[in-house]
Amino acid sequence: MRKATYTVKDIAKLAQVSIGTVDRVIHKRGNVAEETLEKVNRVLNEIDYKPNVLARNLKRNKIFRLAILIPDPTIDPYWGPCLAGTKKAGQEIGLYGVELRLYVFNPYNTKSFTAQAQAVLQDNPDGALLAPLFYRESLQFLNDCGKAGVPIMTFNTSIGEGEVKGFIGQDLYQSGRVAGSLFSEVLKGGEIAIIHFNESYENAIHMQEKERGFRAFLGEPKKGDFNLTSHKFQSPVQGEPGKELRQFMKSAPQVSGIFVTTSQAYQIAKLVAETTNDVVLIGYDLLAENIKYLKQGAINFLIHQNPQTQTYLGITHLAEHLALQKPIQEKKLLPIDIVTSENLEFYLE
Amino acid sequence: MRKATYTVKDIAKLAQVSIGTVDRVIHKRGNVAEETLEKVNRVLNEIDYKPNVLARNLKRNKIFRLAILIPDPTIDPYWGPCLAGTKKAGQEIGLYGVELRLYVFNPYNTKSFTAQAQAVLQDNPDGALLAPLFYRESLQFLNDCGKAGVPIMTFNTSIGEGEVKGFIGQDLYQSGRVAGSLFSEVLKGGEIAIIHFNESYENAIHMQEKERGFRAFLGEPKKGDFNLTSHKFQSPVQGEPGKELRQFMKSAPQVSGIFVTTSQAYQIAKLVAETTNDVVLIGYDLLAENIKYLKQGAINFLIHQNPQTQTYLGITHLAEHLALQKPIQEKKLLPIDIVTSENLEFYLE
DNA sequence: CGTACTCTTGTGTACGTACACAAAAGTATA
DNA sequence: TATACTTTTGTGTACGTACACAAGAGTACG
Repeated sequence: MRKATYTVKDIAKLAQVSIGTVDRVIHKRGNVAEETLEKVNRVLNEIDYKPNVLARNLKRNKIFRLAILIPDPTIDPYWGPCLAGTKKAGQEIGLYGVELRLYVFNPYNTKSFTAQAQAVLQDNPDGALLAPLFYRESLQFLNDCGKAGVPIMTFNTSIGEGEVKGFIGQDLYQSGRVAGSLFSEVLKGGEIAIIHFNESYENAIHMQEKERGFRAFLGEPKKGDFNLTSHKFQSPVQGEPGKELRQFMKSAPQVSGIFVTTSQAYQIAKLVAETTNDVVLIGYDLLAENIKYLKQGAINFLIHQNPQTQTYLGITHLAEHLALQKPIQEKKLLPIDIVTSENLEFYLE
Repeated sequence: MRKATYTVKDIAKLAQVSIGTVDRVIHKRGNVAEETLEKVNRVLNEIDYKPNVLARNLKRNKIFRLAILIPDPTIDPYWGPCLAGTKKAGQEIGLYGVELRLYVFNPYNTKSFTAQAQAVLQDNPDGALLAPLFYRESLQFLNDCGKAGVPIMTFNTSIGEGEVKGFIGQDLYQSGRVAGSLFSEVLKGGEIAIIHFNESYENAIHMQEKERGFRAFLGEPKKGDFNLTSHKFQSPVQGEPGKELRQFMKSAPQVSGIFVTTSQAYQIAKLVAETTNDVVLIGYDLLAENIKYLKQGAINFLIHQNPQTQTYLGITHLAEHLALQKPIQEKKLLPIDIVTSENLEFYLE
């Protein structure tokens, strides 16, 4: 007669020992006679013992602190949704005694990152979630955390090495392919310009991977007769599109599609809207500016990288790892959501 | 000096009463002198008392049983992912002492539904999740549950009335608009056939709502010059597309787009693939058959209704309502995911 | 045979909540 | 003032786990 859930008490009774002994066996704390050990293990093998997480955590009664290290959303609005994700996760895991602390750094300033990373280590948290923008510095931080025994997860940007416990983000190569597939649906052929903004900025790998996927897809047979060109621009920190960009848009009337590999598609859209050009424009991320042009029709599709969910999942994963000692999933790839003006609202939330 | 979390013990000390009295106040169990009541309430208003859910549930130590009432996936494969969603949710909430029991009914047979609904009531669960295919019968069941005090949520199909506590699904009208927006991106104009399969089947409302959204979107100015026609077919239970359908596809070479409002787009795709027609085809749901044609290119886009997540969320919502007495969200609309061959893999799992 | 020691096992208590029950305080009646 | 009764308050215990500590069993040696 099997029960649904067994307790240490049940096991003790079955093995005819005390619950203290059972506990020692379960936690491998030694000091158990060979014979007794076997007796208990036999019972443990028979039944499927699952410790009651509620009781376990109640007993432990520890408050875990998680550090969230991300770029300042007031400097790069791409990171704005991370705050919402953090907040949502915070409410949820607060019940289980996990607290969050946010550390923001300037995404254009390496020093700012290292300073905040130092601050994190100083505060000695029980876990950390990191957006590893700067490769070298992030690697250093990961190793420091590893030494300090702080489990750490990364999101948004994958960093292949270091003491990372898990990654949450998107397959960038594949996301380039998705963009390609959209162009091949909408256009039969023609010139498509691939535009990178601020490639000197840390996330060059992002753009390269996307371009690689994009070109790979459209290079396949039967996807259309496309001519692909790549271009790099600096986005002005504020306001109007730069001169070079304006120049380019004027001098390239034959372009029938534009693929922007960053969240700055609105820069292009602004110019497109001015000239009533009917170029097909695909970009990334649900920034307010992008959304505006998506609704106007100047942007045809946006690909949603979902930083909010990335943050949310990263935090809850870490929290459950600490509180319920769930294993950390090594790699979690989020869907590459295709957004039009009509399904937009559901991704905003 | 404020603490992060207060316990009843803390409150008792602050109010200079025993924890038993605090408990009575918190749970409004009466038998507390006016004066004492005020003393405790004053403390409660000062601090933000959040009962420890772990301890609360540990004490309660009740196993909640949830009933899941869905159509038989072996009869309509659309419901297959619900099993995966159920399983995933089951693992998660099992830790909190919530058990699931599945009840499947024949989606083509009202009697089968009422029989299973009866079975659910017989088993007297602590909560229920329902796919309310049959309107009248579902309403009856909802009311029965209401009388029996069983909290119930619905998913997939919205049922505006009855004793429902919450709904999880998609905005069908809007999903029709999404399909419309995709056609307007890919085609400039021409004839688009809207095809309903098995409209006699219970989910006629689904199809009508989708068509309404679809027509509304494409009827707007500047969306293109489209000519929309509606058609109804029966899908054969097994195997080859029906004669009428074959007839239709032959006799309508001028059709440049087809919108299938159900999960049977593969029926059309099969015929399209035979004739190497280059009609634009958009349908619903990631059935194995649909996926096959999506990859081949015979289907251009699929709209993902995500029954797996619908089930998963419904169950976890109910479980958290029971175990952690979280309020049930009245209406949760999932994103209307646009799926191509390139982002497909991330929606599968 | 007693002492000192190790090895092994069992008991008690805490975590925070919820509730049963006992105890105390207050009120009414003889 | 004693008695019976109601109202109010406090204490004890359970949920299941984890760990400190006490107790018991066994061995070695003077």
